[in-house]
Amino acid sequence: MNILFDYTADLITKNSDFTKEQIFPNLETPTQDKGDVALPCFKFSKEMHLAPNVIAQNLAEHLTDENLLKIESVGGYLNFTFKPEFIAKTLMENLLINQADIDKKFGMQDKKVLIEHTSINPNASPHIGRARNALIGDSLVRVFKFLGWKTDVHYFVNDVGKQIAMLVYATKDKPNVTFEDLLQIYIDVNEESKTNPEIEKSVFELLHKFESGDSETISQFNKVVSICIKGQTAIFDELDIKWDKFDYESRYIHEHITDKVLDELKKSPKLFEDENGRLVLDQRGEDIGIDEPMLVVTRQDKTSLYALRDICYSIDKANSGADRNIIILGEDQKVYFQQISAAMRLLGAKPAEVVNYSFVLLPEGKMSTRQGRVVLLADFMKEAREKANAIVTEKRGESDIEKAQIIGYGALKYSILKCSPEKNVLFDWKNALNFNGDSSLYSQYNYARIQSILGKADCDYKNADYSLLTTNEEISLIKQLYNFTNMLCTTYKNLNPSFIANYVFNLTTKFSQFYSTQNILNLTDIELKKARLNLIAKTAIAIKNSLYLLGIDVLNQL
RNA sequence: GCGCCCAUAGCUCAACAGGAUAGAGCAACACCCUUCUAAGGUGAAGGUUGGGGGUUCGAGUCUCUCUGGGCGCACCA
Repeated sequence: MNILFDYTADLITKNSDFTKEQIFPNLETPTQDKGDVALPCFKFSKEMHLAPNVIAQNLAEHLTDENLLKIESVGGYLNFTFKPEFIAKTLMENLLINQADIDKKFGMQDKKVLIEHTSINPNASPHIGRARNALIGDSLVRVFKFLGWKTDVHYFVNDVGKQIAMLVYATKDKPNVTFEDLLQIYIDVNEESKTNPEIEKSVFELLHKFESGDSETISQFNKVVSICIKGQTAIFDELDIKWDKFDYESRYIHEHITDKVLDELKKSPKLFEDENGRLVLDQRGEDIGIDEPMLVVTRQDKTSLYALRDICYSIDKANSGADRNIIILGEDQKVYFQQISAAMRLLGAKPAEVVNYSFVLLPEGKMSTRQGRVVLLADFMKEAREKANAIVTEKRGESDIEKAQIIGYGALKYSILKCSPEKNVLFDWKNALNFNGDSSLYSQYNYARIQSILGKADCDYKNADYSLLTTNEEISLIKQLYNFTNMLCTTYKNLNPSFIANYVFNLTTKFSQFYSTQNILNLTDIELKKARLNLIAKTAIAIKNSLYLLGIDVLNQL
């Protein structure tokens, strides 16, 4: 994968008794400026009965290569420094930064991935914690697409349940209710139901009628759910987050799929009826992080609970024919997901791969929709647009809504995606919309700088002599450019988009340092000018593609 | 109480599979625009990687334990 490692391993193998299998996995990139490739010799020490520094020293003395500038044995490490012209030429000629090239290289065009993400309760406007789910999911969709996979993005609509029934109850006398009204209505009816037990009773009546197929109730539910889904998807649509399919939970009841799966479960001795008449799956002995795992799948009257519907849905996804089946879930669902997975295995189905993410916390504590202590995604987006537009106005002298939107939403996505999913994110307005330094705007800005230079270029730089790129800044930039493929693979392997954000910031920093120390357009050396133009053109592609993977757009001009 | 995850500079985050002197950004300080976009760049400053033990030639990374935070622990979705 790493061409320099490959070259170094060959070099060592040719000049010593080591095999490539011994050398290659041990090679690493040295810290700071100790060289281009390093070989720690500690692991060979025991077997060879020699001190690591002796091994390194011996190797150093016997290695020669025309492309080698310097080889040093330092404290048990063997450090290789190659001639910069060799590094530049080798890496630039082997860059993989275009989707088309990557498609060809990895050959994953026949593969298909199913990704389920977001699947919020359709009861109100999403808050920024739920947005984390959508942003991670959408970024992973883009990563798979970029690698040539066919993607199938699903949203599980939980249209059966007490929250929806409560909204149906609370809006029955309000014919013109809008999506924006629903959050307050939901909070109010929750509050009211604490003191008025009649509400709870009516809500369960509604739910019962819905489940048993009463057509008027079904249409009432559909109306509320439809308002929610439309409202939610409109918000996500603005962030360019889309789904291929919305799967409705109620389908599993109304089409009696739950009954069929229940019949399958009944064949297992693990399913039993408890003293209250509910059907329960005994999951003791499964690797589930609680003492006595039991999964209750039906109510007393044998109608399905959510867990059973979820099992049905999960089986559908597992049987969809996708090569990989991925779901993004909040950390609160960890144990529950293990239970669903165990139930699936019992039925001979393969559980999804899960990406868990931790919650977004507010300075005053955790978010709670019911208590109204939330930062809504819609509000975050509005603030992002306005703050970005204020900056655009300040810099350019006039406001530009479209630009502000791209910049603002970029900052929003970047601030959430740059954190590793397993970590809690502390949200505060000051840090969340950062437009300086480690931010999306930093990369967008430098992208625009490059476009500006390329627009002024007066020569064809398609064919360039890369061996002319020998300054420290050029080599650093080239190395980071070459890392694009590695970053993509790491993200894919770990299902963690934060690697992309790290990468693009690093890449942009290298470019910025190059830009501020070296000239391009006013060079008299035409060949060097062409080489540098070619370098920055490729840098722009890598920045654009990295930002694309995060769901962030670029601008040719800021 | 039990289980899983997290703890790194004042704040927000990095550190590929255990490798060398733990890196950035923000904030604060000092510089750099008659040069391709200063929405930038440079410098200095900032750390006993939450505490303690263990494994290893080598630990922020693995392990044990304690502390603090997040999440969960059948009849919600």
